[in-house]
Amino acid sequence: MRKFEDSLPLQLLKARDASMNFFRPLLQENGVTEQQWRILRALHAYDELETKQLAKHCCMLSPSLTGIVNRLEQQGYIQRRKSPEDQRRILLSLTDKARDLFDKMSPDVDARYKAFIDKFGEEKLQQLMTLLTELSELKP
Amino acid sequence: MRKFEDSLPLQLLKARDASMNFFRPLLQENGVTEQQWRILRALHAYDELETKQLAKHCCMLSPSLTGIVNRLEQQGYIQRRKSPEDQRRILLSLTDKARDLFDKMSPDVDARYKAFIDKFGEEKLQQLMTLLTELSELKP
DNA sequence: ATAAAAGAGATAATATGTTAACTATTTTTA
DNA sequence: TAAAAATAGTTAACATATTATCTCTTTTAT
Repeated sequence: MRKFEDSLPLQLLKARDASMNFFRPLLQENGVTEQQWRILRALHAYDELETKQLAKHCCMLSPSLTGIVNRLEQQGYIQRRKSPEDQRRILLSLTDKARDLFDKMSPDVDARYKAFIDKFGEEKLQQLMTLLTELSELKP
Repeated sequence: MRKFEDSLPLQLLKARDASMNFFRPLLQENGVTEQQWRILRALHAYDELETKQLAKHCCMLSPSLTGIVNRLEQQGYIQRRKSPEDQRRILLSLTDKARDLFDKMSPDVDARYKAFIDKFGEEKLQQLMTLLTELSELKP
């Protein structure tokens, strides 16, 4: 069997952890978790989404999302309404409070992303993203 | 701000999920979780490790590891002893039962890894691993 | 030598991940 | 059209992640 350190899933985990080290402090300063921030970003990008669509974009499962969305709603960052066409579906969107938080954090996010690229290299990031996209579409 | 889908941490998450899809069924068949398997692999590679070292190798935090190790010990896969030199340290190692499980699963792991490489490409995997290693060593 | 600091591991509290089962709707099918 | 199947979302039960705090032991500093 492949050496422990040569495990691709492990290296992906480590790499993600290392990349998040650039942003974690900012998220903590603003009192949002990684997952909450992912959801806020997705809703900012798509305006309004059903629970299932949101889960897919954020790469998380419905049961996880239920709890996170509940907490975000309690904190006043998310609003929900029932779909008029299909009573099963729930449509989620950001509140003004969430948009304010987003606008406040955006410049800092950009700055940290720039700091990351300065250290890692623009071309290498492009190569990496290309490989990751290919890998993400791979099915067993 | 960067487009939602262009987020590197998100792409790393998706890629890890996609790569794990190749191995998840095997882990489930054998009744071990991803994290448990990571720990078993690390202990198999290093024979005996302190809690803190094990956590570092597995890229997880001590409190998570405490619970996982407890469950693995209850299932008879791990044994612990106190370090003779330093009474604070605990040394962890695999039981024979764990080695048996390991030997039983190894061929299947290899086969699935091969199936993965056949689809993704050997060179691309090498490129990806190199980039991930560099990224993992990056500090903010 | 002794009090303070540092270190290893565990515990507690809360958030999230994962699978199975459940409810409420909608769609299919017989 | 009525029953079966499928779908969206939630709930339950358990495993793991994260941060803070705690205990115990070792090391440092005075």
